[in-house]
Amino acid sequence: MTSSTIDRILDAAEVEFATHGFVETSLRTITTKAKVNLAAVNYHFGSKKGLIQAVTDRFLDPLTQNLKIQLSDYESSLPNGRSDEQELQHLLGILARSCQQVVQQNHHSLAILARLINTAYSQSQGHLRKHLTQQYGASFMHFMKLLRQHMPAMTNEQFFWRFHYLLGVLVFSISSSDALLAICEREYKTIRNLDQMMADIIPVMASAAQAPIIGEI
Amino acid sequence: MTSSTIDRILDAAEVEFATHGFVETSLRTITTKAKVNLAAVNYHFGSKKGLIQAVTDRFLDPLTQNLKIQLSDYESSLPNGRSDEQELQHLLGILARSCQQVVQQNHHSLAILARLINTAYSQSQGHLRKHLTQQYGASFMHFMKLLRQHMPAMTNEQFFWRFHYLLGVLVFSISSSDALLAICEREYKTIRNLDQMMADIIPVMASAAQAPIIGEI
DNA sequence: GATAGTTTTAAACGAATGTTTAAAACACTC
DNA sequence: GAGTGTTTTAAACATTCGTTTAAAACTATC
Repeated sequence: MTSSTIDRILDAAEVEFATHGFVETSLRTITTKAKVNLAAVNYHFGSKKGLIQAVTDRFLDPLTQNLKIQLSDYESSLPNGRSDEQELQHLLGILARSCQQVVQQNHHSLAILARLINTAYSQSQGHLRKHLTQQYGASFMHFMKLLRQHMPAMTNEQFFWRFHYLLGVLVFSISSSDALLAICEREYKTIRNLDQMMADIIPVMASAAQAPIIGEI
Repeated sequence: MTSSTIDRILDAAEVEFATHGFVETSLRTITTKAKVNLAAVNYHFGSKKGLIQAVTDRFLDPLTQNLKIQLSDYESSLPNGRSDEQELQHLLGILARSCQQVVQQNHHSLAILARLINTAYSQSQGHLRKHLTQQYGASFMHFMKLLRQHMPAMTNEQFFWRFHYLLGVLVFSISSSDALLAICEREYKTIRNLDQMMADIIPVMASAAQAPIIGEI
């Protein structure tokens, strides 16, 4: 089976990228862990950049697909008896559940996605960010639009900033999840997992979303 | 003046590290921008790792010193007439102001610090994180203790998680500030700066801190 | 102004990286 | 089963990196 090579590369790359970052993982460690030849990456993906893109696309494609369905279900169930606060948390929960479902179904690492977004935004030039927004921006517009409705008092610019503050909670927590879970286990003797973290984060994000606008912006 | 070489290296390294990350910036680009010889880095700082440490120490040393003074002033002014909400925002504002003052006085880049913390937590092994906590953990304990008092209903573990969610807002926003400010200017034709961002973030962090604890943790 | 210690310089080193090459192995069709 | 296109393999390639070296330049002391 020819796709076995491709899949083994993607699986190994995903793990290595998530734990050591994109720049710090070499193609040699990936191909060694995948038990394929070094040249296989360039043969199948063209370049290392192509591999990174393939790894993230393999995650984002089913995620956007899943999110689309869940958001449609959500909208068709409106109006419901939920309060504004409950509805906001439910909406944020949909994003979280979408991620979790895709992770579980395809055995992906959520940390790699968080890390990707992290590095995408940290780069000032932002080639990666542009690729993400161009490729998947439209798919997330629906979610953004629904979230926007829960912050009607804001201007578009205020919503832009607030959204990225919320994104910061998610991205930092998840991309640091390995370290945080390890610290938690060592310090508090309690073994947590990513699902519990997500459930814990959602009300925090909801509160942050509803924070009053009293800054200078 | 011999320190001119050291300072020029630190200045150039700070800018390059902040904009391109630690791994992606080479000593050659740093020494070229600093207009010093390539070997100067290893001569004065021992290694690249030593340079990274020196860059961050140059920021964190005055920051912890500044923070110590401001927190003492804050405590000696207690009790005051402020509400819980106001006091929490004031406390968070102290941290923000400390950062801003150190940045302005020493012409540092706050992005480098945020990026440092970001990479420190993203690495699963976490050598950098251990260095930061060992070197400066005690200095920030005072702040943590005061912040802890505003979340009395939480267990220590709950506070641990909540604190890192708050940290996520700061670290992601600041380390992405270059990209976000550029997008803001392009999309909304408004030129913002880091000070405005900080003022905008504080009430968001305060709300996130006060969010109810209804997760599974 | 000679001397000792410090800093700077140009060059090279060894290791690691992504990529390319060309032959070998394989898979499939007729 | 020969022939054709695809995949895998081992080796080499060209760069780039952090680091080291040894001589040169500089600074300060007596």
